[in-house]
Amino acid sequence: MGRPPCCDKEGVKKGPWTPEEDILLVTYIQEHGPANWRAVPTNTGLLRCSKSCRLRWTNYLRPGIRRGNFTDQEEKTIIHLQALLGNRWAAIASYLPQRTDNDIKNYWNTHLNKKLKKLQTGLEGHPRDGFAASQKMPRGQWEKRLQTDIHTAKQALREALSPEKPSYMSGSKSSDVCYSANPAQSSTYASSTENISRLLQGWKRNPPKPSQTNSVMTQNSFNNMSSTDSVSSDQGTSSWKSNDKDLILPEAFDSLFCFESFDSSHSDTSQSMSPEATLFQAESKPDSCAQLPFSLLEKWLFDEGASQGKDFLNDITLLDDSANLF
DNA sequence: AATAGTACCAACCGCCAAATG
DNA sequence: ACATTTGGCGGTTGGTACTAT
Repeated sequence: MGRPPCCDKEGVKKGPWTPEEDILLVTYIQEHGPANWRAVPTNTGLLRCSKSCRLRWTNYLRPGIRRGNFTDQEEKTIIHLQALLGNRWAAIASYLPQRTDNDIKNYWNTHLNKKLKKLQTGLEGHPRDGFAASQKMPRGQWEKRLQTDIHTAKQALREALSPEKPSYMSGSKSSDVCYSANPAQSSTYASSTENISRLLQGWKRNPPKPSQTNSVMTQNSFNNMSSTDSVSSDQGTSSWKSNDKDLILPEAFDSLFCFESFDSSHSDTSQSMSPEATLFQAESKPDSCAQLPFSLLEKWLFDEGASQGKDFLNDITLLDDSANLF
């Protein structure tokens, strides 16, 4: 037989969490760390299933979560990554450690999707180029176009990965940088959980050693580490101050993902957020964030390329060459 | 002020791969 | 090797807040 069931299906509470439940959950995780969700309902007395506990923690209670309005930078990052990765919200969220996949997904569904549709219909009369227009191309033509764009992107990628030009590290204004050193400073943290966040202060000051039985770093563990580790280090923000002079020009991706309309009023930030810049922020982040393996990125790109056709494989493998520049 | 329509988002659902007994 | 559960993910929904009439 397999494992015992995590919780009885009967008597499991559903619906919104109460502050009392939140405190119970946070107190437990404060002591034991965010692991072994199966044991959480039993040990806390919560009438919730383990899944619900995990979800509540990862999407709402976990320290370092930033709530409230998305910045232009974040918006652009999401748009670019969505175009690159598709609806892989967890993957996208791994590049915005302060945002949850659920948050990003919601934001996409409620804001960005509509925005893009609007843009798409606006462009229908002028199918010059761009992602929206390319979707209307015949498949073969579209793939050809995409191949060309990937080739152009490769060059930008090489530049970005060049040691002489650590420009991919720049791009975020310190004010809206996603990797704020102290999440508690965020004024947008849900007011309804202020009591919880006070509890979390103690947890952050003295975080438990999570029992990392899994050698693979999951998104959540990555997020947890980045959020907690960064607390003790003020490199978090300072390392990510923008230096617009050294930016990689995103022309390659402007042609691949044509979002000029979003950038019109923020020309400086539009330049500062090429997909590489976004993607490699995580790579070049010090400490915990640098732990995001490059192979993961390769895999995503590889998968994306494979789904478009094997012709892209050659292009994608060139990413390996780029990686070797490290 | 009351009502209807819309937007937002927390939480649930179902599926899948990995883990485990 | 197999059966079963866990953990993780993306899609969807229901309740609530907000806005327009």
